[in-house]
Amino acid sequence: MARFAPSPTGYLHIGGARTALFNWLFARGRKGRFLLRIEDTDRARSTPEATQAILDGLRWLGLDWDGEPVSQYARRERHAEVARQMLARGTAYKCFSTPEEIEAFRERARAEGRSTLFLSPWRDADPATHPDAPHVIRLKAPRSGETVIEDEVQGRVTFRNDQLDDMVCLRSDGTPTYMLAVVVDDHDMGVTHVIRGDDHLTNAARQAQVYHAMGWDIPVWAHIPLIFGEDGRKLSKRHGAVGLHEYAAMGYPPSAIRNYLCRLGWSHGDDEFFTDAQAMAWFDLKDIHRSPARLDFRKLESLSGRHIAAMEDARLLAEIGTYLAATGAAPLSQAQQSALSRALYCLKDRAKTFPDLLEKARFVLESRPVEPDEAARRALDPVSRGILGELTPQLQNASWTKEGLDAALQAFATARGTGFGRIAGPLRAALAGRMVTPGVTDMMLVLGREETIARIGDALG
RNA sequence: GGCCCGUUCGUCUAUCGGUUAGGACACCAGGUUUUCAACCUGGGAAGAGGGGUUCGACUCCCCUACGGGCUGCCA
Repeated sequence: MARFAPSPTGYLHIGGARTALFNWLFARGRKGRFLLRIEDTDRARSTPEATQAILDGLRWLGLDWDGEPVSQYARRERHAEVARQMLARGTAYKCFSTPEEIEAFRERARAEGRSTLFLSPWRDADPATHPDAPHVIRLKAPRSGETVIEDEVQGRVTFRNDQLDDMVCLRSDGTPTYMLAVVVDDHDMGVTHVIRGDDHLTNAARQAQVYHAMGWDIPVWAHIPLIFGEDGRKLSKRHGAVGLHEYAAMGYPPSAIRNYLCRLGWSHGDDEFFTDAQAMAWFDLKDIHRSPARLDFRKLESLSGRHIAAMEDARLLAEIGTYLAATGAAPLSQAQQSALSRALYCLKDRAKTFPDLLEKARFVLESRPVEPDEAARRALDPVSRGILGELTPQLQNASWTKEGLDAALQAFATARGTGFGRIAGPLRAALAGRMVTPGVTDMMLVLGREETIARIGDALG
């Protein structure tokens, strides 16, 4: 039983997406359950829009979860109940120190170069001396010895208990902190494997103390390194694309993102290009690396091209539709869709992304008269138009098959004593209005004899 | 400051004490060619630095440097 537990304070981050992916692969590969929990205990920063964005992002990535997403905030009564139980068990205590007092303590500690860990004077106070005042509930953490984390990725990590303070479990307003809530929820939800970012590694030690305080079993932990930007710095807004939605808008297929993200910080020998089924079969926590990986768009692009080439036509068409919607572009008409699907065979293995594919598909998406771009205009100089003029009658009689057209074009080139390229260029310009397109005979095949000759006619003006 | 984690080609990585340190992406040169993509051939490219341990270290230990995390009544 694995889970993904994002806090809804923004869009789904590419690093968060990989964490979700690892959990999903791990759970699905072992016939386990994959749960979703929204960590919305910070009311000031959590928004429903962000929750929606995260759900949308996971759906787009193709990561399905079991059951309804759990709201952590909705479980606040349960968290408070556990805090009271800890109080009753003597593993937690009420602390009446005010934020001002604590801040003053830290100020002094910093000035004197001492540890800023706050040691509450209320830890061992007699309840009879408790004032009737606002208070928090703190964990009564062990002061000596050490807390050991057995981590599937990081190995055995040891923390000295005197480096860990008595963290707040229940705030003075009665709401739980993340540290308490995450433990209670993981326990109640039956989460057996916690796979999350290594920014939580130190927290794991504190959380282990809560598990101990309640006498609960500790889950298997796997703290995975963060993803860095191309410059090796930690990912931030200035790196450009950090939100998953931006990758959707750039026209990468979700399968390629899954494949790419999976290979970031995890490997299975020399395998680079693989399916979800293979990833699920191969994925194991022990193969996750301990060092952070950088994003490399070149590699993503290469993988993207291979996934597009390998995709079934129907699926490709559907995903192009999703891509168009993500960018706010107009959807393809019924006619454009069927024309595009006829052309996919000569398009899918030469495109790296959806916009790349769409650009090369212009010849079949545009209707007459096609508007040539600058390069195409240059290719339609008078001499070239003359060639096209001579070619037209040959096309009237050519057999309209791949072989027939190749033969006809070849024969025409030979008869004129020119190279094939001298003919292909102008043809490309006339048929597509672009100079980067699929092969000319493929375009002619897709367009048909009538349309082909009509477009050449348009170009001859 | 304290504690914790990390460091193999430009990038992602293989290696799990004995290898000419392998692969992929990217790059360079050549080939194929009808533009793009693809493809073929070849090439350059790495163990952060310093100490140990060992017959032998990329691999184990220590130190340093650099990067990152935690150190909140944020998550």
